[in-house]
Order: sequence, then C-alpha cells, then structure tokens
Amino acid sequence: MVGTAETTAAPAAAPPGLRERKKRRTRDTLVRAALELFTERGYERTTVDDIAAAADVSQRTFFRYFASKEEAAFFVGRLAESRFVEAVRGRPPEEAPLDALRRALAESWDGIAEAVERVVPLDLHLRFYQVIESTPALLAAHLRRSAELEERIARVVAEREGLDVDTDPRPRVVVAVFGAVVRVTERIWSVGGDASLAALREATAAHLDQVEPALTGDWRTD
Amino acid sequence: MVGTAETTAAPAAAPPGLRERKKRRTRDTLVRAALELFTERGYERTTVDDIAAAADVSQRTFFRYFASKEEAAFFVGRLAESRFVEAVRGRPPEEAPLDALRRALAESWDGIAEAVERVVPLDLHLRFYQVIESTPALLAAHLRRSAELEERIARVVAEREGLDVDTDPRPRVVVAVFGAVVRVTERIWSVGGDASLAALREATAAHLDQVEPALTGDWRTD
DNA sequence: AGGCTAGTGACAGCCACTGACAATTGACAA
DNA sequence: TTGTCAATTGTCAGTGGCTGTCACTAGCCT
Repeated sequence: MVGTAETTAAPAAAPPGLRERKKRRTRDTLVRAALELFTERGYERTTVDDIAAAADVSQRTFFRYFASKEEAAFFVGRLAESRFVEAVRGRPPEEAPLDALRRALAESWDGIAEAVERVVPLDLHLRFYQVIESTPALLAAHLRRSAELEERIARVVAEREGLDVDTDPRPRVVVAVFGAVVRVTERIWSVGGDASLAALREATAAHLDQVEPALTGDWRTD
Repeated sequence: MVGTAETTAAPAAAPPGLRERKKRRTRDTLVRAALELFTERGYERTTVDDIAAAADVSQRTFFRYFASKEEAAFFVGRLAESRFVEAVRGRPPEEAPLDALRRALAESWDGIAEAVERVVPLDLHLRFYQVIESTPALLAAHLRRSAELEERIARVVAEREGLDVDTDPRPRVVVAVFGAVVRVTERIWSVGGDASLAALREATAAHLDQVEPALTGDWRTD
C-alpha cells in the first residue's frame, strides 16, 4: 500500500467507495497528527506509537500507510513537488532553462498552497520547515528528497532542450544551481521571523536575482 | 569520546602514550573494517555487530568511538573536508570567490589523498562513494554533511569579503552553486566506470567550466 | 608499588521497522 | 438480504541501531 496513494491516480476517477474514503481519512489523520506532534514536541521526541495513538490506529497500521516515520513527515511536501514538476513541464519551450524554472516556481505557489490545505492547515506545513531545518535526521531526508526532485527536473529540462542528461551535464548543472538557491532561501527563511508563504515567495525571487551578480564576483564595487 | 579525535588536536603534539596509540589503532581498525564491509556487502546489510566483531571489540565500544554507524562511514570524508576548508582559508583575498573555491579544491586533491591513505587505502575510500550514491540513508547523510560544510565555507568566504552571512545572501549563494556542481560531478563520476582520483579531478574541472554557459542558457546556438 | 582514571565488556532497555497470523469489515454476486 | 472473497487491521514476536549503567581491567602518575 505504501506509496500507492493518488500520486498514481487513475485517469478517470471513479467515485471512491467507502473503503477508499476511509483509507484516505486514516492517512490524512495520520499525517496531520504527525505534523502536529512534530511541531509541538519535536521530531525525535515523537514516537511512531504516539502518532498512531493520536490517530487511533495501531503502530502496525501506521507502517502500512508510510514506509517510515520520515515518509509521513514529507507526505505533504510531496504534493508540492508534483505541482512544481508539472509547472515546469508546462512552460513554453522557448524560455531559457533557468527562466523556465523560475517562472514555474512563481506560478506554482498558489496551487501548492491549495493542495496542501486539502490535507493539513497551510500554516502547520510552513511551521514544519523550522522543524526540518533544526532536526538533522529530517534535514538529511529533506536534502535527499530534494536531490531526487532535481534529478526529475533535470530530465524534464533535458527533454525540453533535446539533450541527453547522461551525456551533457548542463541540465543537471542548471537545475542544481536553481535548487541550491532555493535551499539557501528555505534555510534563511526558516530561521527568520516571518513564516508566511508571502515571505518565502519574496525571498526566493530576491535570492534568484542574486545568482548572476554573486557568480561574477565583483562584490566590492557596489 | 565521540568527536574528540584529532580534529581538535593539540598544537604542540606531545608524543602520544600507549593509551592514545591504542585508541587510534582501534578507531582506525573500526573505520577500515566498516568501509570494507560496506563496500563488499552493502551498508544496510552490514550490522554494527559485524563491524565490531571484525575489529574485535564489543558493539558498545564501537559506539564509544562513533556516535552512529553513519559517523564511522564518514570518518574518512571528514579528513578531506578539513583539508579543503583550510585550502579555502589560504587563498589570496583578491581572488573572486568562485575562483578561490575552485583553486582551493584543485590544490587540495593531493593533500586529501595523503590524509586518507593514513587511515584506509585511497582506493577503498573512492569505491565507497559508489556505496554512498546507491544507499539512500547514506546519501541523505552525505548531503546533510555537505550542507554543513557549505555553511562553514560560506562563513569563510563572507569573512574574506568583509560581509555578514546573515545579511548578505551572496556568500551562501556562490558556495551553494559551487557545492551543487561538485555534487553533480560526484554523482556522475560515481556511476561512471573510472573510479580514480584523476577522473574525479578532471570531471570536476570540466563541470565547473559549464556553470557560466549553462546559466546564460543559449544552449541551442552551439 | 599502589591509587587513580580512562577504556571496555556485559546486560538491560528504548525505538524504528518487519514478518506472520488471525480477526474484521467493505465489496459484490447470488 | 445473505454469503463469500479480498482488503484492512490488530496482535505478537523478532531484528537492528543506539543508550544508560555497572563492574572490571589496564595504562598512567607519584
């Protein structure tokens, strides 16, 4: 069952039966309970038993929905990622790669917020980033997931440009640069006082503007 | 005891007593046993008990030397990181940041190889990168460690330029970009056939050359 | 030589995670 | 409606990473 959620949703969605609805409810309850406990008490100090108890299921059931404690933590993040990948796919092919990534992100925010809200309060999701940044185990998992996401996007970019990712390093390089900036932003934003989506959005745009000047390196001429 | 290795070595190294030498030997034996087992059998399929048995100590003793199985895996990598940081510190301040990083890395390779050899065969260390890339848990840990390293280096760069990392995002951005390229290189190199230091060195230089052209984005004009 | 202390092993226990089996409970046809 | 089948769940037992505790041994220092 793990991983077979609606990420692999059928094209023609038949009205889900009771069984399916119940499953979704359980899953969402688990995710929400997990995020609430994590943000209140911390990731490490929350046991899977705690989460299961809060959702009123057995520990074994928790692991039938999520392959690991970590996976539950990032379930919501996954929704956001899919949105972004789709946005990149939808960009007109004549845009330069870095531009396309940038605009895709800019136009994704609202859709992401909406998708997140369908499972947990947006605010909870945003506050959870602070937990990620301050928990080594979670940060590690987050970075690995980001790397995987970058790989997916690099393939999309390569396809747009008619290149082979395994021959030409440029797609991976641009995407890596883009991802690096986004992560620096997340980090700075998460320790800053304003945990709002608007603040994240603006900080991202601002930092992306810094890439060119930062690389040319005449920092002392301003 | 964990973490108090010679990273925090005394300035005037008094001739180490028997106790100290024995400790170092035990630690190195553990590291070597761990890397050998990891590369032969895989990380997950090697238990801490296996490593401890191979080094002829108890499991408890293993955990007195290393806070986690993961830490033993990255002990050698830590040596390499320190060398690099020092090399960055040693670069003349008039160099542009990205240049300084690049040259620091270029001049570090030999010293790193030497430092590694003092603990395990260089070849073993290099082959271990394949294990890292193909083991999710290790990759996650590796990425987190890289992020920490980048933070340290960002501070060095900021200092060189007389900037405050918490105010000006540029130091973190350059370093992140540099780190991203290095990681893309590691990844491609680790799946490629040639697991030699020379190959890694060349691939790194080549990929760093790609940053500028990849960002400007006129990919179809060549 | 003898006390001091760092290093070690043995043991017990917590927590993430997994396999196996039995009990429930939706789904669907008779 | 009812009976059957399959999906979902709970219980139980076990593995592996990791930690606290305690007694014991072995370098070190006077």
